[in-house]
Amino acid sequence: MRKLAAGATLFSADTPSAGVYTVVKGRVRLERITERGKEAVLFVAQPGAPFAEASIFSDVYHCSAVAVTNVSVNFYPKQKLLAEFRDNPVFTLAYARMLGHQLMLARTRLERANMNNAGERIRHFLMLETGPDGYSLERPGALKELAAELSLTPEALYRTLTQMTKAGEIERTTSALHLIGR
Amino acid sequence: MRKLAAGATLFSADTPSAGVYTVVKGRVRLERITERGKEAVLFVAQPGAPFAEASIFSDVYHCSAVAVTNVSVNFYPKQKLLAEFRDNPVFTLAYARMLGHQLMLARTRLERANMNNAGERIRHFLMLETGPDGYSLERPGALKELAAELSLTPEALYRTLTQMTKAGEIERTTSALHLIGR
DNA sequence: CGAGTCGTTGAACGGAATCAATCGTCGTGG
DNA sequence: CCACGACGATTGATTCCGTTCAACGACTCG
Repeated sequence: MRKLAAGATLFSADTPSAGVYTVVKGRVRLERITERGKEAVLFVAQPGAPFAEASIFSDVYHCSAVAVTNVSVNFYPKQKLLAEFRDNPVFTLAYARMLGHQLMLARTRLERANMNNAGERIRHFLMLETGPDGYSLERPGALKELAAELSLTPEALYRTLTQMTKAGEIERTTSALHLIGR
Repeated sequence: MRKLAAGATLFSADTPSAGVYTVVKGRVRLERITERGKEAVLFVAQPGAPFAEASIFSDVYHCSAVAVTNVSVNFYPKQKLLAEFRDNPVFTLAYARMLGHQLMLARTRLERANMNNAGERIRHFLMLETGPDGYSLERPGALKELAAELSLTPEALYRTLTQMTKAGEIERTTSALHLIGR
């Protein structure tokens, strides 16, 4: 477990890769600097997400990681992981399964991001990110967080939610969202 | 090795997964159909790219695959892959490496999709999806394809490209796009 | 109690989608 | 060979919707 202040660099592109991380708290920005000196954001890791997972297979990091906020991360040293890969095929398969799962998650998010309509995105989110019991979502964080996840402004989210509530598509309590029917 | 005509469906979402594919020739579009009957492109597999990689760990496909052009694909039956995983740890590791690479690609696309501005998306695409030689892009398909990849309407893409050309940000030839400086 | 922040609503703005028309090219069939 | 149709590329006009700026009430926390 490591803690870093906002703005700190975890690792830089083209430096030897030391291991793999997961975010515990805060956000980490993965970026690449082009030869022309311009930075391109590859990905912003949210809590729970692993990052630099693929660096385990590379000698150097292919991008840089910068703490956006104060962050806590778990660090898994490369040597230990590689040793585990050598000795434990089951672990290797589990790692591959994890990568496959992350890939599916990323593609689901990608699908949602490609919707250019707030209501559709919210519905998509509720249908997929909620328990199979009902289409309900206990939201631990603020609605603002949800808005960021959906890549909407809070205002757009609020408006669309009230609109959907009026239309009877969802129900709202103080702590949860519930998708109705279908 | 299998060959399919343009428009043919390789597999549909929620049908039992039979195996994994790679594109040899042509392009395959991975998509999901939303409730409204609208299709969302998850990504377009170019020659050399694998797809349905994660379905190996799943009972059913989570998206549909449609041939954009006439295509040739390699098919790897699920049973054989799973047997190989059991017997050959090196192969398992190589598979994990491939998944990690695909994950990186997906996250890059996700980052791009979250940009709500056509010019930014195009620039991001050109900065990352082009060879390191120059920021140029040979485009095998039509601009329409690029528009779909960027989740823009063809019109928006055309307009923004001419706008960027006028501003001197890019150069266009009949077969390529070239990002200029910085 | 005051400061800060979330949630909410209003108004104006901007940019992409949509609808529509034209031009050019390519392939197909008469 | 040429007419025709199909489709990509392009441009124009309009609409729609999310963003932005702004204001206010509710709540928590020091």
